[in-house]
Amino acid sequence: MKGLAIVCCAPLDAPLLSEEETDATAELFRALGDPARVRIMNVLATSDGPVCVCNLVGPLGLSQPTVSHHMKKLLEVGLVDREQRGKWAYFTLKPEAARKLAAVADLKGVCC
Amino acid sequence: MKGLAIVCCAPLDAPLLSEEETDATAELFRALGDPARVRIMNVLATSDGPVCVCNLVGPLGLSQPTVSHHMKKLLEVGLVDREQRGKWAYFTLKPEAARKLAAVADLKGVCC
DNA sequence: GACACGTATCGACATTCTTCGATATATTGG
DNA sequence: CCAATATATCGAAGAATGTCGATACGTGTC
Repeated sequence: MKGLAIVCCAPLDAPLLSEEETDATAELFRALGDPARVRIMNVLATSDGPVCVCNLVGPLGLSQPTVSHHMKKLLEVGLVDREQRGKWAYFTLKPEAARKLAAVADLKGVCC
Repeated sequence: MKGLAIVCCAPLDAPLLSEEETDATAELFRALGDPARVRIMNVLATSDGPVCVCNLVGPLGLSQPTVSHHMKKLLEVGLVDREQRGKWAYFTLKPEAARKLAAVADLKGVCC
């Protein structure tokens, strides 16, 4: 992978996807293809400010290493940002990523 | 799973996702989380009419059983429709699914 | 420096997924 | 009815994934 999935991905209805765009787009969707990560994205999207790992372990019902693992996946594709505050790691949705994701998944131009 | 993922899924920025909505949303994204299926969706989105399996095997570079397997996944989540025409199976994007997918992935209200 | 605490990484295990060849099913044509 | 063709299903092999406990790393505190 040459760069972040969120950077290299392309809309599903784009004229002709390159192999790199295809792989990046699949990687982006795969990052969202797990219930734990869907819930994490939901928490981030509905929270006013940043959210730290310690605020996710309880609600998700998963161990701390597992939550860290999921956060790393979301980081790797570029959907979230990480900020260290003392011993806590705070995560936020990346606005550009939100825009790109919406564009990639938008097939409405094809049918409606 | 109570129903089709595309029916049960919910926007990532919805106030509070139920477990069923979370699972359905993850299943929907996971269906798009494979390069072969991304390319299939891209072909369907950029084709005027329905596309049959025989039109996909060559371009995808995959065996016929593997293409059938991917089409079944896309069918199961409700992203595509299947129509039998003689011995050929034709697939099309479902317009409602395209609308729902765009809504589920739309996080722009959160940030922009 | 020693300790406590939050987070990340590692190693292992079970599960799921992707892929294929072989085969079954269904439809058309002779 | 039989052969040919398109698609689906089955079974298996290999890879990838999710999860955890144990442990390492960083940061703040005493």
